[in-house]
Amino acid sequence: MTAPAAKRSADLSKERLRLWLKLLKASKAIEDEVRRRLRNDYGSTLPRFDVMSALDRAPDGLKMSEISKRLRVSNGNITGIVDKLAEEGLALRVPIPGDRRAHLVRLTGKGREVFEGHALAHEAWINEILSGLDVADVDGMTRRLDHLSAALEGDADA
Amino acid sequence: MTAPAAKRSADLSKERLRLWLKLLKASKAIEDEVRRRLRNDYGSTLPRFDVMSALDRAPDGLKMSEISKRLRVSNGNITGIVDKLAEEGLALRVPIPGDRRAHLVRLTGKGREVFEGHALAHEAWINEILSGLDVADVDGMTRRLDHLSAALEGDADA
DNA sequence: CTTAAATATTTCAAGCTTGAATTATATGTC
DNA sequence: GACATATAATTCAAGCTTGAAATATTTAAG
Repeated sequence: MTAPAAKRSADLSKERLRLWLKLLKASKAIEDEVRRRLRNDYGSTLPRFDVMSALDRAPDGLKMSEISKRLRVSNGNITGIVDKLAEEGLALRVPIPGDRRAHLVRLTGKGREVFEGHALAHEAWINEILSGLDVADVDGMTRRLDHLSAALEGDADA
Repeated sequence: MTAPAAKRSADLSKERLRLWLKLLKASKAIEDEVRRRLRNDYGSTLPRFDVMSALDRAPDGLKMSEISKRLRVSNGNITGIVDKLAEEGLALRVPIPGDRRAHLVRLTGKGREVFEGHALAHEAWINEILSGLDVADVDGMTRRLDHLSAALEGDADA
């Protein structure tokens, strides 16, 4: 009886594909909405918010390479975004004594202030966008996602 | 007893935020891996795959505006991607009798052939990437996502 | 010290993405 | 028919993103 087993395996493959498409759709819907609000309400963008968020959590500053590692984006990418933030007086590069290759990037006072506002709005937006989910929904979904992430990392290691 | 209720509400807000960050992280990890494989194995990109996928499902062709509506991206975006596909002989624009504003975009024979290969590989990749999830995991996660999507659409309508 | 290898960042070309402005065509109203 | 409005695409500028190549600096080996 190999046929039924083969059939189930093909079915599972299709179901995994459907799951991925649904995950992507939901994620993209939320992300698009956040991008839209950042642009409309603050004339900003998600990448800038992400960089400022990383910097806000590291008061002592981060090296460029640390930012790109945390956000999982390329180095060259971060260069451009930090350039813009620096131009606007939201972040600055400070030299590292003893290593002239690297700099530490920090939020300025103005940068922290601006980010504070964005972060509060961001949490409120997510709370509103996900308002259809109650405590049980959120907990259940979080557990599933933890399981998924564990499976993804397991794959990477294997 | 308003304090406890307020506390729970703030907690729920934080939990929704954490949920969103986890959802985004998992989604981005899978998406990045698919992008990487499309580039390495086929010298292609996700947007091109998405457009070809939409066209493959519509043998009679799609108008530019129909493609952008289905993929939820801007019109101008599709123009560039279809231009590239057309240059490479994978898609073509055919005039619509009676409406000289629009064209129908269709995959060529070569386009269908190429997409066939990409689609098979794509399903296999997802099956591999999600191999840590068994039938119960996939079903459970799918149900949660259906619920989430319903909540998102409910929000949009409300 | 000198060379080689590693590390940190920037620059660059190519492609994706958006929203706004533009062009072209179609449709409805008088 | 003439006009306003709606629809379909394209063009454009600005910004994001990547991977590869180039620069600069540090570290390790000899």
